[in-house]
Amino acid sequence: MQANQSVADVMTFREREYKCGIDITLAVVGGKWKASILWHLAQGTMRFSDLQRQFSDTTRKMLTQQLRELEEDGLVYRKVYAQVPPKVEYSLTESGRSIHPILEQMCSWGKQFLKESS
Amino acid sequence: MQANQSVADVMTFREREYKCGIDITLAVVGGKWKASILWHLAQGTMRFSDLQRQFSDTTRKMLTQQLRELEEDGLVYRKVYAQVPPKVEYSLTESGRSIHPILEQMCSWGKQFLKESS
DNA sequence: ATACTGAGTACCTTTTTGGTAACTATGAGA
DNA sequence: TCTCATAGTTACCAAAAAGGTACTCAGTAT
Repeated sequence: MQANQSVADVMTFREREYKCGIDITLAVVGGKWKASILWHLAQGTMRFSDLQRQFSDTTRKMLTQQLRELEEDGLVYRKVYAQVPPKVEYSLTESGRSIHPILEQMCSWGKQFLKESS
Repeated sequence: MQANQSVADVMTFREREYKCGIDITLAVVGGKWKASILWHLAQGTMRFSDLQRQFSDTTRKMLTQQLRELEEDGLVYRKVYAQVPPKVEYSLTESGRSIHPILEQMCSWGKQFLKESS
C-alpha cells in the first residue's frame, strides 16, 4: 500500500506553528469555502446535498475536503447514517458555534468596505 | 514589452465576485501575512526595514507583495521619501484601522481555540 | 574608483489549491 | 437484472500562491 496524499493527511492546525492567534484563526477558517460553510451551518444541521445546493459553484470534492478539514479541526460534527443511499449530516460543534461572532463581524465589515470603496 | 505577472496586476478585491461580506473580508486579509501585517502596523507607522525585522521568516519580496496588495485595497498607506538610500513608510488608512476589532477577536479566539483543543 | 545602503524587481521553482471526470458502495424500485 | 440515488473517493491536471536568488538604482562614505 502506497502513501497517499488525500484528505486524511492534510495538516491540521495543531501541527503548525503560530506566532499569534490570528494565524490560528486564519488556518481554520481561511480556506476558500470554510468561513461560508460555517456561516451556513449556523442555520442548523444540513445534509451534504443541502450544502451542495448552497454552494452550487463549487465541486463535491472541494466541499468534502473543506468539511473534512473542519471536522478534523473540531468545528463541525459529521454524522453518518448507516443506510443506503447514504445520509450524512453536518452540524456545528461548540467551537464551530463560538466563531460565529467573528463571522458576523467579517460579514458586516466586508459589506461596509465594499460600499465605501466603490 | 511583454506582459508580466508581477505585483502590479494582481486582482484586487474589487474585480472579483462575492456572495457575502465574509468573502470580501477574506479576500482582503486572507493572504498568508496580511492580517499579521495589519496587526503590527496598528502599533504605528513603520519603515519597510522595521517590518522586515518583525517578519524575519519571510522574504523581502513576499513582504513587498503583500504590502502592495494591501495598499491597492486601500488598507495601508505607503509614503516614499525621495532620498537615497530610499525610505518608505507604511501606515494604516482609515479602512486599515477599522478592521482592527476583527483582528483582535481573531487573535483571542485563536488562542482560546488552541488552548481548548490541546 | 569602489563599496554600501534600503527598498525594491525579474526570473524561476516549489507548494498549495482547485477542477474534471471516472469510479465506488448498496439497497430500492421497474 | 438494470438503473437510480447519495455521498463519497481517486487519479490526473491546471492555476494560483508562495518562496528563493540574483540583480537594480542612485546617492553617499571611504
